Amino acid sequence: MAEREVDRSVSQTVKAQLALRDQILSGSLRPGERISELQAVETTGASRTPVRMALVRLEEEGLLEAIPSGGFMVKAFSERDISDSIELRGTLEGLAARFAAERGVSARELESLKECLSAIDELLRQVPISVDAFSSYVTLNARFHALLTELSRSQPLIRQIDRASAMPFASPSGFVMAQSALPEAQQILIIAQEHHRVVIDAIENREGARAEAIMREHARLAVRNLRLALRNRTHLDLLPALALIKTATD
Amino acid sequence: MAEREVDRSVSQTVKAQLALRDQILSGSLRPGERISELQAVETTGASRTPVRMALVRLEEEGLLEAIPSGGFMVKAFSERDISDSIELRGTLEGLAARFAAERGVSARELESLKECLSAIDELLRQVPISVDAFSSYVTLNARFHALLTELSRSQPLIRQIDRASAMPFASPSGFVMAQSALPEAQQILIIAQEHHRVVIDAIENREGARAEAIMREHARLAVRNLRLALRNRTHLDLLPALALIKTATD
DNA sequence: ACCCCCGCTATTGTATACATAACGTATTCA
DNA sequence: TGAATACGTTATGTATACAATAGCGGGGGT
Repeated sequence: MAEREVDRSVSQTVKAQLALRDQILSGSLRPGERISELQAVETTGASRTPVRMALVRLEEEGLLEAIPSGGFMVKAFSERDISDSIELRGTLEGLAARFAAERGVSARELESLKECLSAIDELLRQVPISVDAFSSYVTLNARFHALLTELSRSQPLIRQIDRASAMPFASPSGFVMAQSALPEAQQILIIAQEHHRVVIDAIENREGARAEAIMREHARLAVRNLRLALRNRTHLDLLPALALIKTATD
Repeated sequence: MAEREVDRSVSQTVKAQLALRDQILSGSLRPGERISELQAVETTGASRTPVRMALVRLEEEGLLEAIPSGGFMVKAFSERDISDSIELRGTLEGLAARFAAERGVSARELESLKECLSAIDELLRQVPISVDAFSSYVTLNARFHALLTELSRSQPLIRQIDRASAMPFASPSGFVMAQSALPEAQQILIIAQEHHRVVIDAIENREGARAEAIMREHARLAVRNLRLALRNRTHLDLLPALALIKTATD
């Protein structure tokens, strides 16, 4: 069986992890469904050992759940799970912003943040915002949040924020997509950008409490938008990850 | 080789994970040290596959770090890493307390909390507190925090708090040990108990912001005590996990 | 006809064999 | 004498073989 081409540049474990995560988030694997290792071996091209390592990682990541009798299943999330995850991330990012403000940031770092801000400003000048401008927005927004997180200079906090962002829709970029279909999209983006502006100001002036408060508010906005977006489900069929939200319960 | 006794009641993976975590926390494995899989196989009695799964889990847990060239090493923590982790947990528990207050708790649940409170009150009545009373305190305190976390009724939040508690010294019980040697131990315990009392009151009266604030203060107290305890390092030789704190850097 | 029990199959948990890459050492050349 | 290269050893990453269990289906008994 020489057909199995092995790409040595990236480990089989990582490859399997990416492939499986993609399958979960894209809805190929439905929530509650048991994941067959053998099937995963076929779809990912890796052998059982790396597949199992990937499964363990995805479980720790929160996308899978261990079945008592053995194996893993795709986790299902309630709407509240998602909104809690967003608020959770907001709380953590709030702490990050406070740390950044209290511990101070270099002029260089502040500049990166402001560049990011300006770039988004540039995008928002277009009314209405175009589709690929929106895709740029998603990238820039993610970059802004990542930068802010880094500025906390707290390794444990950065780790936790990364973990919180692994939750579907709880990542800075993951969910913004869903908002694009909303009629209020333009206003939402403008308000979010104002939050970004204020948090920079707060950090610059070393106002820790203010920086924290505004990041929390930022997350509350996202939670509100999630609710809005879920009411407009018709617009959202383009988002397969929505299938992860169990509609029957909660 | 029939000498290898296999206990089927608990998986080899879990056994290896527990054994390795114990080795790390007890200082048998020093920070920065590369973990040899073969050595781990010998000390844990499991074979390489479950050992590797355990290593992956411990990495996700934050106790290990992947080495780019392969394998894992024991992670070293700065004093700031630890204090950040405590504050991080405090922030998360603050959110949990707020959720509990906002979402409401049943009379039965409130009663459990109060029972826990009373039991600790009972212990604190002794002056000075005895050694095994202190050990009971550690248990009860952990129970209190676990209960409070549960009351948030937020699965994602509970998960994150668990993860944050995996950090050495950041667990409710893990670090209290270190405080016992401090001369101020008695006062600290009394103040901490007052925090517990207030958070219950806040939850009962559905004062979310107050419940959150007091849990954060609770963590700040712990951070202050960590500093105190680390200055009194002589008292702390009984705590091997201290070896995880890198003294050279930061 | 329905229920229970036994056996089979499929899937997971575990062990180990194999390949590859990294690190250390020794030898040689400048 | 020092440095660089080549070789060997050892470790990890991967694949697969083996074992045991859980779930399922069929057959038999009541």
